[in-house]
Amino acid sequence: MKAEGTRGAILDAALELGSLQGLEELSLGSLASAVNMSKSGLFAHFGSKHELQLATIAQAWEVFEAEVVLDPPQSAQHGLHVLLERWLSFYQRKVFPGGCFFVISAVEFAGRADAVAKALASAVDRQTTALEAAVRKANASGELPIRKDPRQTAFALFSTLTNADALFQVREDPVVFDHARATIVDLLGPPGLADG
Amino acid sequence: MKAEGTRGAILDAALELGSLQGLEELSLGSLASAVNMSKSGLFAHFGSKHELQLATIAQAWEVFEAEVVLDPPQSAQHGLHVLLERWLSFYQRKVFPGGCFFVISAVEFAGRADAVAKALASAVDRQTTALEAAVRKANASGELPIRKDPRQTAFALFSTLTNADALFQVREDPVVFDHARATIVDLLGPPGLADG
DNA sequence: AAATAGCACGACCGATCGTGCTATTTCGAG
DNA sequence: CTCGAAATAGCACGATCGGTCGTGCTATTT
Repeated sequence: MKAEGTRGAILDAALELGSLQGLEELSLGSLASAVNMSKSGLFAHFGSKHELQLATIAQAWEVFEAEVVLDPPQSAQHGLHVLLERWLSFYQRKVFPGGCFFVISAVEFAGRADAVAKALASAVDRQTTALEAAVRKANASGELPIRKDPRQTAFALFSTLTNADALFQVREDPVVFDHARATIVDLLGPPGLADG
Repeated sequence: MKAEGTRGAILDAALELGSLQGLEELSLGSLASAVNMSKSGLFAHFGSKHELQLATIAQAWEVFEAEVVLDPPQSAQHGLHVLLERWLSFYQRKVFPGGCFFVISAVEFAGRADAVAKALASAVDRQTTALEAAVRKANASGELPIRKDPRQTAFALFSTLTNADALFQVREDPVVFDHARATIVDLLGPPGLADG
């Protein structure tokens, strides 16, 4: 899912550095030296830091979507559990080395009115909406032993996922993913009762 | 829980600005003008930004501890639920206007080795430990309808609490606290079964 | 071969950062 | 009323910030 070309290389590096330090702390200078370019040469690709941030968010979403959300063709039967497992794996593999780009940055930019804040809030919304849709589908497909309220359950699942990521960043101990998986079972019941 | 004296006033402002923008982005200049002081006059109180950050973290913990953790003398019977409710209220009242100081900053500083990162990680540990202890006590007191694994449950509760805070920051919609309360019931069962 | 267009470059701008060093002010004890 | 210590302000520093400028290389087009 690496992007090609100079601009793509810049965005890949921006993704890495931005997730580690936050979108605002990511400076043009440090990014330029990370891709072995001059600051001005890099800058010309975007025109403003604002635009660079927006492009980075868009790239981050593409990576996340491809790795987590986009349909794995198999297993409509366990769609929700597959989604959650891919999500946890995404965090555990540190695809964004500094952790979940969206929630951290969205909180960092919360309260501002600019386009960057809006883009981040929208990314968070897309994440929770994806969870909500998966819960709905799981309700319909019989994947869940009992029906669950989609909004409410999406909130609980999103909490579990993002907190696993955050604590993994802080503690560097993958045991948080075991806790997350146990919490998911607590919240949803064991998978596959409907078609065992 | 306001701290007194000039230094206390500085720390109160540091708490507010730091929670809004993050500990690193909090600059001496903006902080100085927020308390109507010169940058150097403020600086003399701490000697380095490092020390200011550490003092701010300590102050933040004192505020949090007094508002949430320290024993409310009543209701040993519902200790865990009271703790969770105070915790949510702490977030909803925006005592730290930019949201939970500790998790956000701890993730921001994750990976570094300095004392600030260590202090933040320790604050997060104290939070999860407080939850764990409350779960243990609830197990013993019969507050919970069924016994719960303390570590595992502390993780799930901490997820719920911090995610409510984060989404509240992003969405400005207090409905997230309803979701959080429902999730708590999901995780723990209804309160007060043991002594109803 | 000449003209053009896309990239990337180094130099530089004003602003702000954290941090020293030195005055000045403030204030309580004698 | 004075004196000395503590608190605060003034000022300057080197570094870095986002951003602009003119310039040179290297293709492609004409």
